[in-house]
Amino acid sequence: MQEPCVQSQTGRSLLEMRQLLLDHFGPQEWWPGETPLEVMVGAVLTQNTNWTNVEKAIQNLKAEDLLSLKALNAMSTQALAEAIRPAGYFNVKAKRLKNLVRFVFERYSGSLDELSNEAIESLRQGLLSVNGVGPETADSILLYALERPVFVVDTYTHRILLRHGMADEQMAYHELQEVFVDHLPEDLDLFNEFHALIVRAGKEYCKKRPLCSDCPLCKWEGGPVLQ
DNA sequence: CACCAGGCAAGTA
DNA sequence: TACTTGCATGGT
Repeated sequence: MQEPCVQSQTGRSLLEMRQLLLDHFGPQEWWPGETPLEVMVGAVLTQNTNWTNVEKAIQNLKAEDLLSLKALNAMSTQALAEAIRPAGYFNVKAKRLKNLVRFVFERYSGSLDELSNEAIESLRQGLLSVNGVGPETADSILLYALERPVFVVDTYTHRILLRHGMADEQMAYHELQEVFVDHLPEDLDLFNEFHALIVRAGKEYCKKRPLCSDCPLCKWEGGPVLQ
């Protein structure tokens, strides 16, 4: 059995790490041509769920013309659950989506444009107050739907930092986030692309079971270290 | 067959 | 506070 992709730690930066991933995978162009609402819905549906399953659920919503704030707000939770069934946890996620849509109506008159005018910190607090929206979902919405420079942390992020000696097992979400925020320029496109590259690398190489034969980070002599 | 996937909230001690 | 469990489909 192969060792986990832990490498030595000599003098590389997060920016170099991102460049390496970019050279290897190319631009990821995550969530490019979709509407903000579609991104928000996707952010909830993808909680602990493979993206291909999420796409099926979103296609169902589109096919029935249900992918609008108005339609989502009007329909029953049960009907919504049925439509998003392929995404898994459909009863829970139907409630979460209804909570999120209700939040947009109650605070912003059902207008994402109005919501977009909100300052980033109060917006994040508001999103987190919605039952079913945790830190990753909130930050995914801020970054990918609302184009705010917020770094998104997920299980892959934690795992990759762990394997490269840049984090420990019990670090909380905001601590992992600080690792990036404290060592990178605050840049929307950088945060967008870097997170997408981390997920790509995680999916292909940095799984729960060690499997690192071709991992670009693990072939990276020295491994990353914060500077 | 087992295991995993771009989390989160609620329950338990 | 610090674990544990439920939620569920679909792909490998």
